[in-house]
Amino acid sequence: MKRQITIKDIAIKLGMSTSTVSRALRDHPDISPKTRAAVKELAALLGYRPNRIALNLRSNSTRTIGLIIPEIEHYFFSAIINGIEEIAYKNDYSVMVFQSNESYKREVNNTQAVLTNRVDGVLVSFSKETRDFSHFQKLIENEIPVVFFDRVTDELRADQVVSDDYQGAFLAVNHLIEKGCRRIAHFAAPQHLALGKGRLSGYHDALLKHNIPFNNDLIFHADTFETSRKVALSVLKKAERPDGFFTVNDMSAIAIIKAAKEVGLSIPKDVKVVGYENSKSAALSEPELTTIDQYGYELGREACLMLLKRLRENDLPAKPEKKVIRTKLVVRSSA
Amino acid sequence: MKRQITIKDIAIKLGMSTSTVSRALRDHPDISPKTRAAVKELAALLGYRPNRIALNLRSNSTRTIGLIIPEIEHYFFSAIINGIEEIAYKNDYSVMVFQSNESYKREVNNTQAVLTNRVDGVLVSFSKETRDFSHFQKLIENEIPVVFFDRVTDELRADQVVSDDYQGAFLAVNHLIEKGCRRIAHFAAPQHLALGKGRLSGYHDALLKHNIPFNNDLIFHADTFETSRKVALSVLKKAERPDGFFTVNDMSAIAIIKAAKEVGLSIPKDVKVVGYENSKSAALSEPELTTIDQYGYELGREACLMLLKRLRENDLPAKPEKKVIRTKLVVRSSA
DNA sequence: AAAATTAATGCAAACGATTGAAATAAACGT
DNA sequence: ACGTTTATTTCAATCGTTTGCATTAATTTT
Repeated sequence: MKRQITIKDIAIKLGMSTSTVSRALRDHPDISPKTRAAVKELAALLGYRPNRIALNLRSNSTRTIGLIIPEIEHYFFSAIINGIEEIAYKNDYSVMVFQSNESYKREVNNTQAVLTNRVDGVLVSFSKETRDFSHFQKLIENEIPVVFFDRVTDELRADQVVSDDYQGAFLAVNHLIEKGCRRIAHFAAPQHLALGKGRLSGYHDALLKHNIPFNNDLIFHADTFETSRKVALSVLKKAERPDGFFTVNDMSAIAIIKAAKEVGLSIPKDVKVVGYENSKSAALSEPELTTIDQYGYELGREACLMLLKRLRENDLPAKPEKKVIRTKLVVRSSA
Repeated sequence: MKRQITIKDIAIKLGMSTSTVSRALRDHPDISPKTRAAVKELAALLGYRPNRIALNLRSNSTRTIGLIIPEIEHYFFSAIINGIEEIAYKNDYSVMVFQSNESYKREVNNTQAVLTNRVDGVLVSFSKETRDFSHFQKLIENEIPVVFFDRVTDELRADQVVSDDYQGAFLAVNHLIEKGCRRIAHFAAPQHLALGKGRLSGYHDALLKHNIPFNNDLIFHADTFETSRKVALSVLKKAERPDGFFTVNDMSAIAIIKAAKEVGLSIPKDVKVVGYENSKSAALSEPELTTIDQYGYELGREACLMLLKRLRENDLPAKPEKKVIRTKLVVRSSA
């Protein structure tokens, strides 16, 4: 980088001290209008811009927030990042992005990186592998505000922003039942994630409401396209096949639709499917997918707003806040 | 943030000067093994980590790269970010993300932000609105290495990493012709983007190779789902409708497939479609979309590698480099 | 034993900005 | 005319680290 203009350059050229220049630029009342004008003029002429690094060092803050996220290449997360960046931008913060790639080890590295980069606060959605949270605990011990979103834990004293998984699942399963389904399979997320538990519980309670017995044989662990396809193929071939599916994400749902077609079943006539996420793909599948909108963009915004609030208050949460983002049933043709 | 352990803390506790501590930590040969061990032990015990901001100030570098991108919420770009972050991570750089949201004004702001944050280098894919490049010129004048990717311009002396748009388009159109198409429409990107021109030219030359006359009436400007749907609906209703479509991205292609179905045409029998991008949605559409894989992940990696190379060499490109990433035809069922 | 060499450590400036306190200069009251 | 305000400006320390040079202590050479 080219040598940048400093306050000292201006001071020398104008034959005054750096303090005067500094004060003039920030409209300190002690400075006479004449010198203030002179300083500002020269500063503009030379294209002076304050050195943020020096400011960072002095203020011990970077106006930067760290974002630790499993993978960007996933519609839901990219929608969240979009929301986060939006709020950060409006508040003159910058966002540093770190991907864990669903790897615990890498996530631990990410927390180190976030520490060495001295970010002011951190937004985290942890990896599927993560069971131990001491690396995040270390952030908290360093009094760096941390807000967890989507993938959260109660083991740490930290704010949370989550989608209303219970409500979303309830809406989805209730819809399937109202459309006539009685044997509803659930393709579930890992149960160590709160969202996995929440959705299962929403599924459970929707059945309960309609007096349909809960059957554990209808719960499958499948949260990727490939495994969902395989599981669906085997399940759909059985005599007692489900007449409805509620999945953890849209990819799984679309995999089921594909599998159903493959074995000659018609959707939504023979089998009904409700996904989760409302990704771009949901509107493109054939038939178009009924799904739960998670408002990823809004979730990102709220998470960032909560973090900024903590940064402003400059306190660690005595009692952590938990914000729940509504969900919405988007009815299309698959159920 | 909690007050962090500094070199001074260690120095005082050990009754020595900060210089000695600093040198001990960096294994300077002048330091005796005994004091070195003592320093390192205490540093580890106290959990000392060097203050990156202070280092930044001294070295005048931040080990951070700025990324200016139209929108994250788009498969191609998120794949690119993934590749960029991967390389940055491996080389101990951090990535700051700035979205332009396809807005010229915001993009100008992004370049300011990148400047005040004193990033070491910048990766840019500019917005559709951008016709004037003086904001990027300012970066270059400040001798900040800039690498453009995907959306590039020859107006600036800067490195470029692009997808082989000509080849991709040629492959796509050639495929359509070999499958029997003779009236091939092209849903094109804005022609002020180099990628728009490149693809049009690939389209043109593929026709030429098979002695099919170029017909300007078959070129449409449509690069979103909605406009593509509308254009396709009107075009497909005409008597002289195209028998093949080559689009600028997968969304447009899927819009055409939907429109074709709507007017009762069968794919690929009546109309064949080739998209561009190989997004996740491409594999999910019905029929599955034949498309051009752009290797977004690889493109991101290469762009980042090129930037890091410049940073290492610490020179501005006397002659800018241009790296072209191959493309691949992915044949599925739509053509 | 004095001089010269080597080893180990400390001093102080620097990176760019801010800021409390001190200093200077101008203006005022009596 | 002289002390007292008031207005402006400068000094110097600070943020945390690195590093050229000086310093001190220990060791070797003659």
